[in-house]
Amino acid sequence: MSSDRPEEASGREPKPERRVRLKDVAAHLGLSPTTVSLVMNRSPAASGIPPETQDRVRAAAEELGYRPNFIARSLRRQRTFAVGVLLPEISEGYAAGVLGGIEDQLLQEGYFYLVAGHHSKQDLLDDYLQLLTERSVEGLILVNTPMDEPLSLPAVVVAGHRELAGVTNVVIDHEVAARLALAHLAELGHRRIAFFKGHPHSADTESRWQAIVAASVELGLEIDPRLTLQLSGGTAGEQFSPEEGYREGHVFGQKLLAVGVPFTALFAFNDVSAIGAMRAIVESGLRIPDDVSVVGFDDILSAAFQNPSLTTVRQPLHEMGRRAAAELLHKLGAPGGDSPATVTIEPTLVLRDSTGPPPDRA
Amino acid sequence: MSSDRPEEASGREPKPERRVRLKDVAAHLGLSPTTVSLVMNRSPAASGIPPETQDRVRAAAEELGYRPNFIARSLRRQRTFAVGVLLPEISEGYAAGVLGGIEDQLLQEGYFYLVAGHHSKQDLLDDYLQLLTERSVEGLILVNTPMDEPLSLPAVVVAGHRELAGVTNVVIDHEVAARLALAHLAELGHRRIAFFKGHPHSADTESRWQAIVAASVELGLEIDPRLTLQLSGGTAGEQFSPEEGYREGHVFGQKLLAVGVPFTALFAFNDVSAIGAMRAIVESGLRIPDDVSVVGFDDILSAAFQNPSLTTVRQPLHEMGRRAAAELLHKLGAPGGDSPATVTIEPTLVLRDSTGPPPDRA
DNA sequence: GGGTCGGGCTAAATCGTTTTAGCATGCTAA
DNA sequence: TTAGCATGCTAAAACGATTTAGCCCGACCC
Repeated sequence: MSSDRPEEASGREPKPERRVRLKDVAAHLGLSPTTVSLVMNRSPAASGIPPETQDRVRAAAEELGYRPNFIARSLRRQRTFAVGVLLPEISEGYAAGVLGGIEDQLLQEGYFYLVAGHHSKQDLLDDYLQLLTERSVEGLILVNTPMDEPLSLPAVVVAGHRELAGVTNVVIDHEVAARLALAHLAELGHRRIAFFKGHPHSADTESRWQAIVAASVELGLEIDPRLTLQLSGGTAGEQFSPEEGYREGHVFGQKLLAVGVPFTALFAFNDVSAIGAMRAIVESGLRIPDDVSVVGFDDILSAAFQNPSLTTVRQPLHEMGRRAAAELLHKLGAPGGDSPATVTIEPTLVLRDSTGPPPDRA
Repeated sequence: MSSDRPEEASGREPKPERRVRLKDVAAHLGLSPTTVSLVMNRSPAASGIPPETQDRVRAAAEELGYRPNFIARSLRRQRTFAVGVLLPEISEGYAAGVLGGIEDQLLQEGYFYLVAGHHSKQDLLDDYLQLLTERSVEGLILVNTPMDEPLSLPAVVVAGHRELAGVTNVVIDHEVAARLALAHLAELGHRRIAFFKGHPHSADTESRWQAIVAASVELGLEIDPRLTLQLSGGTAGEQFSPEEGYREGHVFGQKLLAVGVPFTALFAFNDVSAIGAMRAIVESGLRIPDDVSVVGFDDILSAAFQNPSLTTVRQPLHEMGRRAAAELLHKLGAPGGDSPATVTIEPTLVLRDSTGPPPDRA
C-alpha cells in the first residue's frame, strides 16, 4: 500500500510525460542514437557492438519504457506495414465474414489495415482509393468491389467480377459447390429440381450457373427451364439488403409453386432467398423436407436457426479473407514474384434438416 | 487512339514513376517548398502570397499529380487522424454492427481507424493496445472489451462493464428497452411472463434485469421466480458463439416448459436464445404466438427470417458505433473538454409476428 | 537620402527514426 | 616504428512534410 515512488503518490508531474524517444534513451546512456537504434533493431551492423553494451541499451529502453515511433520509422524505411481494405460496407453478411479472416491473417503477420466502405458509390471508391494511397498502404484488398482500372498497388480481389492484370482473384470453386449440392440431392433420389439463378449483376451468377449445368450433365439430371427462376434483385450484385433478398425469395417461392410443374427440391442462389422460399413453401401447405427439399448457399448465421434448419453450401468467408490477406502479403514479400491469377476456395456442404428423400418416386 | 505521349506508347520508363513530392512541385515552379506547402494547406500565413502565384502552385500540383505524403505530414504535425478500435472479433453479430457505425462516422470526418480483434485474450489485448499506441492512434474505441486499467489515450467504450475515469461509455437505455417490451406484452393482455436473464458475466445482464423489475412494478406485472431462468453461457459475456446461444435457448426453452408453471409470454435476453426457445416451444406442440408470445433482444438479421418472425427490442448497433465515434472525435477536438461519462442510446421495439394476445384470459 | 514599411518570398529547424560512411583508439605484426 | 586492422562507437544525411523567423527589395515619407 505504501508507495516507493513519491512522484506517484504526490501526483507531481503526472501529465507532461512525453513519450520517450530514441534520443532520450541514447542520452540517458551517454551513447549515440545510432547505437541504440542498431541494438534495438538487432541490425546486422550491431555485430560490432559488444553484448554488454547491447544489454545496457536494452535494459535502459525497458527501464525508460521506450517505444519506437512507428510513424517516424515508416517515413524513414518507406514501409508502413499497413494495407487498405475496400468493401461496400461492413454489413452483417459477406463483407464482415471476409473481413474477419483478413483481420486474423494480417495482425498475425504484424500488419494493420485501414478499411473504407464505399457504399457502392463510384466517387467514394475513388476518393478512398486516393486517401489510402496517400496514407501509403502497401497493398489493397478489394472485397465485392467492382474495379475496372488497373491499380497502382499490389492487390487481391475477393469475389471480383473481372480479371485484372497482376491482381489475384480469390473465388469460390463453383464446380465443387454445384457438384456437392446436386450430388446430395441426386443421391437422396431427387430428379425434378428447381433453381433460383442469381441476379444478372452479381459476380457469381454466371459461373455458378454454368457449374450447375455441368454438374447436372455429369449426374444425369435434367434441368427444366420452367423450374429455373432468375432473381432480379438490386442493381449491383449482392449489395441490396438481406431483408429484400428474403422477401424476394418468398415471392419467387410463390411463383415457383404457381408454375404448376411438380418438383421435389429447390437449389437456391443463396440462403436468404432459400429461407424466403421455405416460407412460401410451408405457407402453401407443403412440408420441408417431406414434400420439398431445399438447399441454400452461403451458410449465413440464420441458416442454422431455421425450422427446419437449412442444408446449404458453405462459403468459408473467413478462410477466403485469410487467403486473400496471405496472398497479398506474399506479393508484398516477393514483388514481381509468382502470384497466382486466381485462388480457388473449396466450399463444403452443411447437411441439416431441410433436405430428405423425395416424397415418392413417381 | 493516337498517343501524344511517346513514353506511354513506347513503354519507356513505365515503372520508375516515383511519387511526386512537395519538393518536386516547388522545383518545377522555381519556388521554395515553403511556399508550396503554405498554398496547398491554405495556411493563414499564405495570405501574403498573391492569388496568381497560388493559382500557379495549385495548377502545378494538379498537373504533376502531387499527393501529400500523409506519413511525413503525420510525423511533423503529430497528428495521425487515426483511431484504434479494439473488439473481441469481427463476427457476424454485435461487433460488426457497431463497427459499421464507427466506420461511417470516422471516414465522414476524415479519420481512418485500425482494428484489432483480441479474441478475448488478455495478452493479445495488451499487445494490440501497445501496437496501436506505437502507431500513434489519437484515440481508442473499445467494443465489448473489458478494461480495468486507465488508458493513456482518449477513449470511448461501447458496452463496457465498468466506469473508467475520463472514458465515455456508450450504452443502451435498458429502462426504455424493458418498458417497450413489457408494455407491449401487457397491452396485449399478458400477465404471466417468463424471462431469460443474461449470463452473469455479460455486461448488460444486471442493468437490464433491474430495468425489467422496475418496469414490471410500473406496469403492475408480477415476476414469478419460477419463470425466471438465468442463462449460463460462455465465460466472458457475449463472446461465445451464436450457435451455442441458440442451443442454449433451445435447452432453456425446454426447461421452462418443464417447470410446469403456465405462462403466455417469454421475454428472452437476446434474439438467439429467443429463437432457440421458439424452437423448443414449437416442438412441444404449442403455437407462436397463439399459445405463447416471444420477444427477443438485439434484432439480429435472423430475427426477421424466423417463422414466425420475431418481435424484438432493437439495439441500434450502427448508431451506437456512430455515436461512439462522434464522441471520441469530440474528445479529440476539445481535449480536457466536457465529455459525458455516459451516452445512452434509445432502443426501439420491432413488432413482428411472434407476439399476439394470450390464448385466453384464465 | 535615410528610414520605414510591407509585399513576396525563403532558409533552416523540426518531427523521430534509419543508415551510410567513417573516426578514434589501441594492439599486432613486419 | 609504423602500417594495418580490429573494435566500438558516432556524425550526419536522409525520409517528406510543416512552421518559425527572417531576408530582400522597392516604394513611400519626411
